[in-house]
Amino acid sequence: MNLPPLVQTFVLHFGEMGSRWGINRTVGQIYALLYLSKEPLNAEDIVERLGVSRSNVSMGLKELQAWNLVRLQHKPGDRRDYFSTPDDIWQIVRTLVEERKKREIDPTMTLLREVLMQEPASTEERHAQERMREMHDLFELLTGWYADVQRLDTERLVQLLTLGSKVQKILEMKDRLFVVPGSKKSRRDDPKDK
Amino acid sequence: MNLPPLVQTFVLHFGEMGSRWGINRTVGQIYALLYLSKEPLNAEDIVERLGVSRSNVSMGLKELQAWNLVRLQHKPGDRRDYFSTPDDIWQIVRTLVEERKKREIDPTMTLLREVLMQEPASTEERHAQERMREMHDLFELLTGWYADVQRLDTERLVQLLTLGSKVQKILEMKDRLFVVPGSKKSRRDDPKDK
DNA sequence: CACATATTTCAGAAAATACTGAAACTTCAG
DNA sequence: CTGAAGTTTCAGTATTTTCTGAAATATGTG
Repeated sequence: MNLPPLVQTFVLHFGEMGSRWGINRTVGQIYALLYLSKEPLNAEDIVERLGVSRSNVSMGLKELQAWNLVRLQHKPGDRRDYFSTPDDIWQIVRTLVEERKKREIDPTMTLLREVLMQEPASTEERHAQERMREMHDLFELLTGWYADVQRLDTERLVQLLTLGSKVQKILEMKDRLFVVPGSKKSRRDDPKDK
Repeated sequence: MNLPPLVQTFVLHFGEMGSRWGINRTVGQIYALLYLSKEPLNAEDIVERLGVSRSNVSMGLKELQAWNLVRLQHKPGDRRDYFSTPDDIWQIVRTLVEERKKREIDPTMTLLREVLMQEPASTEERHAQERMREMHDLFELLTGWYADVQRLDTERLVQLLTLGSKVQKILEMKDRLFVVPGSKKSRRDDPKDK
């Protein structure tokens, strides 16, 4: 591995972190490298800097492309593929969340919906279904929230996040100003709320 | 594997999902089983239902305990260990986020802080540091937001999530109502905002 | 304390995943 | 069409991870 110490530390860390995330070490390292690099890199650059095989880099880049995490581009008069990450880190976050949702939440939701359609054949199944419904509703709430804030432009999003729970204060203020008549309680409430 | 079909579907799915999450199949399956089960289960119950070895279950339970994801309890006159998941799914979410933060974000933040202290030895390192600072600031914003909303009780949290970006509307309204004089812009703004 | 029950540990087998080098394929310039 | 440059694929190997059975350890009970 042939990198400035500062960069190497980060690249190595990301490689290890990758494992906890279900992506392999090389993929993590490639991504970290591209993230830190000012200029787009071609496959050979990556091979040199990380000291892994050309084919491994090829596979890694393919995976990163499948995740939409890297951008492929060309330099005039050079037919090699160059790769980079978006300059805007918020774009990266958005892509990451989007892709993870697609791979992890969506299939789970499909399965939950299917299972929830079925007729429980026992008390045990009935209870299991109830638990699955809770999970389904939770995911729905969470993805709904995400779909919603995801549309905000970055500035407003940051504003919202910075505010955090202080929003709550404003909400209360609003409630006091405009008394909402009988805000409907449709969802059956879970009594246990520790 | 000896489970009602409906439960089996879910358990199997979670097992597979586990792989994408850096936890192994058995751990995923054990957790899914406990999540769906009305009654706490002991290790032998789990062995029977999942059809894996006793030692594998022991390891799996140990890992789930390390994650704080299962609760250990005892039945009177029975010295076996029984395991269950919290009834409140929001408690589960909180634990999950907490633990992932502890294992993934915190070590990364430590590393970022260390690296940001160092003196860059080249333009390349300078740029890399700049990128790391962006990541650092991003994580700080995100964890700050989380630390904040995490304190809300579940009802208010749900309220907030349900509202989503509509909060924005209320914020604008507030701004119009109470014109804040010279709202200080402490945080240095990133010019690129695509 | 001895015996039964319950749990954990651990070395090695089995399975899954990552990685490599060589070959195959693609694209483009001349 | 040919060959050079670039990229991907793939079969085999290496590495890592998961899983098991057997042994060790712990925790009661009579």
